Amino acid sequence: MNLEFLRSYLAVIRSGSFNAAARELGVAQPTVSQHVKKLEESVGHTLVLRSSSGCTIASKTEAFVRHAEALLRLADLAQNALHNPSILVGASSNIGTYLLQPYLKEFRDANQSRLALDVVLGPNPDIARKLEQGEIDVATMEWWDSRPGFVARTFRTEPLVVIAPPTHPWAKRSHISPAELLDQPMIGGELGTGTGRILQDILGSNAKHLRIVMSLGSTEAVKRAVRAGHGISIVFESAIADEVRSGALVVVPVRRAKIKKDLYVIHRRGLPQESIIVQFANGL
Amino acid sequence: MNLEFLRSYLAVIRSGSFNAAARELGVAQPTVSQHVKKLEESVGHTLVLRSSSGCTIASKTEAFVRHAEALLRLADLAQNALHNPSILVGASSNIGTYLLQPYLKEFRDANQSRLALDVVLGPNPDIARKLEQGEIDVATMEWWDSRPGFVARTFRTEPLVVIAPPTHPWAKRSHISPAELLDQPMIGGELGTGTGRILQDILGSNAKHLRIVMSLGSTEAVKRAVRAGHGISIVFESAIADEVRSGALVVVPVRRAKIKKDLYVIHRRGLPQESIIVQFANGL
DNA sequence: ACACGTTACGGCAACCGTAAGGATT
DNA sequence: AATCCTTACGGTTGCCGTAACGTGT
Repeated sequence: MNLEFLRSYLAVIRSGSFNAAARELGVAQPTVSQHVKKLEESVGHTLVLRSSSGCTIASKTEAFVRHAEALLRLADLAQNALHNPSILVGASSNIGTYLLQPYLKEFRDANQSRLALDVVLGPNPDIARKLEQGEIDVATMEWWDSRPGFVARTFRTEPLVVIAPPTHPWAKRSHISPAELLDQPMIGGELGTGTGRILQDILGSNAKHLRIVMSLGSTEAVKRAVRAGHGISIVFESAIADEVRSGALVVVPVRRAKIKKDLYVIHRRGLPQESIIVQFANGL
Repeated sequence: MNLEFLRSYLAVIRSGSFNAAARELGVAQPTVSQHVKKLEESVGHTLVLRSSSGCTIASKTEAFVRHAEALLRLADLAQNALHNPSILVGASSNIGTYLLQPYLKEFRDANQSRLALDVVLGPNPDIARKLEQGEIDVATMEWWDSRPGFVARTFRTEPLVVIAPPTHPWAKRSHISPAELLDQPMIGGELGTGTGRILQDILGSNAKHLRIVMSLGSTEAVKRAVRAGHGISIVFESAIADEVRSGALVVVPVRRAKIKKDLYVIHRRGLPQESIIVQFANGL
């Protein structure tokens, strides 16, 4: 598939004429015919319905037009990407929302150059997929399964806390025992964040008796559910600083158990040390 | 820019070696050298840092790697698009959420063929941009500014209603006069939906005295804000059927004023009548 | 008859592979 | 010396433009 062919093809579709397309592109008209023909041969499908009074797209090839336009647009973007350097950071929603922001500001200030620094948030599995498919340059996540071709580093070990509404009986307790977690209805956070595994470390095989009464897509939603009295939950300590200060939520310490989660920063293997990506990852 | 060159380039980056890339692609090694060189010439930038012990990407070209991978992925998608026909429908959030769903089901049932029918929701201006740039095949929106190259049709005229919380003084009124709207704090919906223009039709130049106390991104958020007593609002009648039935919101009729909004379906000009897009648009 | 797209064909550039040439370890 | 990438070069292919050829209005 040749991008010039696509350009001719789209010009024909837009203008409705091989002739007009040729003028628009500044080539001879038979060249456009040839381009479209070659393109049709390469995809094995008729793309343009020829007619003396205006050419149209063939039925069921609507999606191809869309993709072709996206391809040319993306080719332009790729060119620009070299003149306006940018990196795309993927982050699990929790990390991106509560932990990454100060570092982003710091990193951007340190690289005072006009570096575009974009962040995409999403569920951990989505971020992992995006990294693997090259949609993002570097990822910060709550787990990593050491896939080949990538370098992962624990950049932080973040404490987790049990939260409850201030009206909860536990609010007056100085601490609880791990086993007591099994008695309470619990709100689960976003799936695939590895919190289940951490609870297994503390509770052993009893973990399967946890009563997860609902599972919500974001920590903000979890916090609201806990405040509404639906149950307790376990979240990043840094995610509930405001609510604890205002008294909307209380933290319940768990005896003899430091609940914490390792956070990973991951990028492709084989990047040079000077790479902005490596600098971003190492600076975390 | 040549897709084969990109393929060689990415193979070099992945494997860290021109030799390995050549083996992987089943071509001679100098060919890969040539590909990378040509690519670098075409973009005017060194892309690969050569070294006897593993090649790496050049600094500040991280974004180019990402784009290159996206390009090849998209080229594959374009191919598949011909074998698995699909159309992408863009819809303003309101329409997509409250009005489009029944028709989507109906249309999909009518075209029992395995047609992929995807919908992207978004603010009206975003949808318009996506349509213009060919990211979507057909759009349903709350306005249309008759841009050239597109066909628009009013597919529906949808009534709007004034909503208030059941505790509001208006809840007991049989109707209000248009001028009374100026006295009440009002919650604005998503920007760019054309509701402002409609209020101007009713209120004339007084519309500028409306007290829009907050503007929220979605009708769901607007409904919650009204229920919480932040003010009144104007929304699609069909968006609040549930809340009216349950008594969570009340509808306040406006005397001598039919508030309604024309809804448009838009697609590229020059599609054949048999096109699935045209069928979708005409069936609405 | 005219306008439009297709086919035919020749010149030229681009591409690929083989072989030889540096550079680094 | 071995490995790796680059350069050089010839054969082949592919691409573009001109010109001639169908076809539908």
